[in-house]
Amino acid sequence: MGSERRNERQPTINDVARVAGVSKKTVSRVINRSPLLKDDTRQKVESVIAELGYVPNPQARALALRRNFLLGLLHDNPNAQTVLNFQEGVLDAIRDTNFALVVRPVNRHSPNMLDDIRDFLEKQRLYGVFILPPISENEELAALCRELDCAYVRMGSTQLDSPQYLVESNDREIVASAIDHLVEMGHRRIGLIEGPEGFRSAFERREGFLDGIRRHGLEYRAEWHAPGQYTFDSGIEAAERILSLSDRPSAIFVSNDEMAAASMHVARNKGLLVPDDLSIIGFDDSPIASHIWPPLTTVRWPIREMASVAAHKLIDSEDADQLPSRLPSQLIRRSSVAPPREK
Amino acid sequence: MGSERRNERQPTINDVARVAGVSKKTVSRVINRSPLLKDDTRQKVESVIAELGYVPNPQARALALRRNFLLGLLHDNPNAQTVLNFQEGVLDAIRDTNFALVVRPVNRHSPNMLDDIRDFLEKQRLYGVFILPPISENEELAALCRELDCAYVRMGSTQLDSPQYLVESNDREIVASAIDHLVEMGHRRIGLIEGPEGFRSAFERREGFLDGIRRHGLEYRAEWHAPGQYTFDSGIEAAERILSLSDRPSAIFVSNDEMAAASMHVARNKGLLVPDDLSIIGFDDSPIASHIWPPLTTVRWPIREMASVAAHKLIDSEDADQLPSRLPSQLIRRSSVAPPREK
DNA sequence: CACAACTAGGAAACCGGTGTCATAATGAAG
DNA sequence: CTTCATTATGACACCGGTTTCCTAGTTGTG
Repeated sequence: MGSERRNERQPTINDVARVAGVSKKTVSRVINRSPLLKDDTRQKVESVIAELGYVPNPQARALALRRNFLLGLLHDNPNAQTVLNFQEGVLDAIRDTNFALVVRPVNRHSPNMLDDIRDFLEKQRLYGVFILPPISENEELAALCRELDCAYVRMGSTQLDSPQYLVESNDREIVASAIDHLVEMGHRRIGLIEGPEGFRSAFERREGFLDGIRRHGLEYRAEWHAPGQYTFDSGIEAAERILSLSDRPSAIFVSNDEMAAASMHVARNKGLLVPDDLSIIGFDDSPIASHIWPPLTTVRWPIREMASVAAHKLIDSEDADQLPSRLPSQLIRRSSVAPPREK
Repeated sequence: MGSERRNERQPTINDVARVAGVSKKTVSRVINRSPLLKDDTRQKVESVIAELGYVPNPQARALALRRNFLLGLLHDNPNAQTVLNFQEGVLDAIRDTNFALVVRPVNRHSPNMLDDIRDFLEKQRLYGVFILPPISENEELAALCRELDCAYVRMGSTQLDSPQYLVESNDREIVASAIDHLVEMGHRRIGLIEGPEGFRSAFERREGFLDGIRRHGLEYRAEWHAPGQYTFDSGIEAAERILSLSDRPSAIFVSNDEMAAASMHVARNKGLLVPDDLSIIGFDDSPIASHIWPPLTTVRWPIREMASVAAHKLIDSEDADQLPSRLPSQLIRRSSVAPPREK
């Protein structure tokens, strides 16, 4: 044990072939599980492989096969926990394969984001890439991937592309059912803090909210509907606007957890008790949701599972269309929702 | 524009050589900026490269050079934001190089973590790896890297290895100066919530605390010192213990922000006002620190800069010893510290 | 027993770069 | 105008795998 192999050359396929007394093509057949090999040949080669500790050189394979085994992750950090969970989901899927995951944070506000990505894809010649929201909504980026013959999967909250290239969540439906939950608890006066314009997820969540209140015949009130930017600060502002009204809602759906946490602060500062005076539902199940008081009822995106499915779509692309494209989110019930107080 | 290059073969060095009317070795010299080339030859080749949109194949280069351009990140997710900031710091350093960053989350509680990592390193033949705390403290892991001839840099809070292989922060000193800050505000009764046993960072932060109270001649009280696990829940428990005392401290240093946020909840539940009745200082400057109320005074690890330095240590290893190994953290003063109330 | 049909394994070219070494072109010196 | 030193370029092998194609060996059939 220890550093026995230090400074020794890694054994190559030629070494294995020589020791086993076969040609290197035969060794290659063993590695690639070719069926037309006699069992004793296979076993002999396998034992030599084990003895020498031979591991195929991935770069040589990549060269010969004209494709490598690198998957890329393009993202613009909407939420650190989400990105990291995504990475772990991909790793779940590629563990025990030869694939590896290369990360590439980008800046969607930079004018040369596309050039940066082009440069990255050309230099690395990736097998395929995952594109996380919000940049998954960028059509020019998808076009770039197609141009460079780089497989891709877009993660999103709604149909952006054909199912083969997409893994999405059901934001609209789950938000509508979050509204159902509020109505079941007795709420009929429900407000909305929305995500930033231009974000598909913000749009879907708003539509889900509207679906929800429509199907229960609730009143839509423009003054209970405030825009936000998915940031804590924008949440403060939006909540201030809604909760300062004398005629305020008894519950609000907030389009992400950061803004929901901000809303709780505003409520507390105004002397409102959550959930007694105000029920709040967030979205994302980010760590903050369980670290604030009261713990936030929120929607959990099955990000890790989505990542695994996305990885399979890239790797086993022949049966990509048989994999699901839409994974269900889940309402996590904690303590920020209660029946409204009697008036 | 558009998908012009779709389905066309990527041009190779041979194509460039043929079109430019030179040998492929000459093209190779142009790419590698060899000094012994006539200017007009270089320009001619460069114009052909631009015209054809030639980009060298990284796998072929890797094979010929017997080394690739992949850096790996081994981590066990102590904090999503930290990991992501680290990734961005590395990207800052490798932008405009041919390097890419491969991520590998691992599980330090798994009995086969080392085997997993061995498998990963052998399969990918990385140029080098970054090891994040807490697994950067694992000596077997460092030994494994040496055995496999894989360069590495360990990130940490104290001397784990020779400077060439290390980038560290000054946890001990900065915590001591955080105590200075409390003392300047008038506190003399200061408690400690500690990190988990076995974590080097927890040890360093505790020592910094002790240094701090010693140099101001403050009383050390075992009952004001509670163990934690760096988790929110363990922070609740630890804070309960300290804040239930009738003779409790007027300030506490908490070894990370999650536990500091938990301490705030406990304080609030006990009717203690932060910072008036209790001052709190955290550590990490994680997002939660600015999203709780009052915003938390905490210590910011220069993680992004540390990542960049670490990347340079791996890539430009010849002058690795000239790069700094220790980067200073910074006390971020927000609103969770105030002078103690008069008694 | 001769001849196909099929099977297992090998030889050589190839993937797209880089290293080594030889050689052609250039310039300086005699 | 040779001759030698110096510089710029090319030919060819090589990195470590895979693919193509071919041969030798085995089995089945008339």
